Amino acid sequence: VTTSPVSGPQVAGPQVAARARARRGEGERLREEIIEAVERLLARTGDIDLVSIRAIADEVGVTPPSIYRHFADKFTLVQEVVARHFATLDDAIETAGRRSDDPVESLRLRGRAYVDFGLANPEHYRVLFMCKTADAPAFEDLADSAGMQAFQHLVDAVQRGIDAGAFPPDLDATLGAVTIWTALHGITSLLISMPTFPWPDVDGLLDRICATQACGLMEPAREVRS
Amino acid sequence: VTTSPVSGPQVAGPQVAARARARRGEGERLREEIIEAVERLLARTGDIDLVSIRAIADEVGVTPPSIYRHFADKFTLVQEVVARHFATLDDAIETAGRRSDDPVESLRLRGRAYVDFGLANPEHYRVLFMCKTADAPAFEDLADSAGMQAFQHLVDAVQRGIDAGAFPPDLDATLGAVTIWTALHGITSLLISMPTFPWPDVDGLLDRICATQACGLMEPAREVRS
DNA sequence: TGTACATCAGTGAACGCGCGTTCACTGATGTAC
DNA sequence: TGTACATCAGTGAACGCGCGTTCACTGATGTAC
Repeated sequence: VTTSPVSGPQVAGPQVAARARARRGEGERLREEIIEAVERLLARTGDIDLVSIRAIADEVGVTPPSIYRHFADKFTLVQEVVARHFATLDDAIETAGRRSDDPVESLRLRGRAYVDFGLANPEHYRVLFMCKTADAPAFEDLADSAGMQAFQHLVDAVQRGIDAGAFPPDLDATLGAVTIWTALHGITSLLISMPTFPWPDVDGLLDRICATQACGLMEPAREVRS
Repeated sequence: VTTSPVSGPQVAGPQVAARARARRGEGERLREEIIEAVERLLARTGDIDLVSIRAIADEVGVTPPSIYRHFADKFTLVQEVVARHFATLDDAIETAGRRSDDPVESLRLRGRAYVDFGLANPEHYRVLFMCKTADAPAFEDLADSAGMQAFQHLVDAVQRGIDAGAFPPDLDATLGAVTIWTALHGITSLLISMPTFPWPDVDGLLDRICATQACGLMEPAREVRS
């Protein structure tokens, strides 16, 4: 066993392998690493409150001030992470929806994908849909934000059902999409925030919810009761 | 204008009128005042994070350590507030539900009362249904907690519909109740956490959600698709 | 090929803040004699 | 009726902590001459 000729300090910091410093012109690399670190921290701790600037810096293997080189403040950083999550969720849903040509079945597949995303990434889901606007301003800024794009895809899917004759022609696609979204969000968010509730079998419950929604969409528009 | 003969310090603290100290044996009065202060703070600030021990003490007109005379820690205090909120919500729903003898209409009234409670007390609703278990352990402890009692009332209401022949006899009342609850929670919580989303008219949306749920409940049980 | 220098990635130390909680205390209130 | 004293409600000051953020800096990297 030979001893290393150059012996640096052997005391391990919070990150065992010190991060190699980026070379000139590659400073943007850290920006990417920071975002990835936030995602990892969220997934590992399952708690947005534990994702502090200091924790992020530790995870990357860097000191806190470095983060301000790439993001104006914590808010801006979270905002970017949120936008990426929306894109990921949208991708998952669209991919699932394309697995069937039948518009009703396609909607069901989308619903499953939505719920599955939430249950697989509960804290990500929390940040997207359950946080205060101050924490994560999902739909705040632009009408064509990542979140609105994902929602528009759902409206389109409902509209395809109407066009194909699966749903009544006088159904408002937006209203139908909102109804579906709220139903899916209801089960997803409650499963996340109330894990100790004696839930029935989740698959059976999801089937019932999908059936209920399909039933509601197919019904002709009713007189509104006063 | 006469000057007060006894001139105490005229510097106003955070609470203008200093709270009168409880007399011997009436120490429990502060306990009640603390809980009321938490409710007021929640309603006023709309943010559980601003409800700190210090803020509560200020609101009551007392110093922080006084609170520990009546509650072991902050967790215990929040727990008691949560239990009361559940009781209030349960009351509101039951009162509304009794306004009709028709089991379906009674369920609709219950649904409206649930949503109305959430929209009228968004931060209270947040604490009950949208917080992390660590923050507010709603169903944690007892099977017959305040939250479970309220849920059982919903199951009973669905069961009355089955008994009256309004819903299929093979409908599982618990499954039906969970489906309704998740649907109502979906719209309530999204309206709370995403206020900037371009929501359609809330009354119309609620009517559609209620109609969808009624439709789903009335459907005979289906074969479960694989 | 060698050297002075501007650039740029990242650091170390500190700021002020609000948090939950603890501790030894004060002083009014009621009671026993 | 008067006084010493135990009780009890509430206080003042402080603890250690983690937070977001700022500031002046260091030292490696590439470039110009």
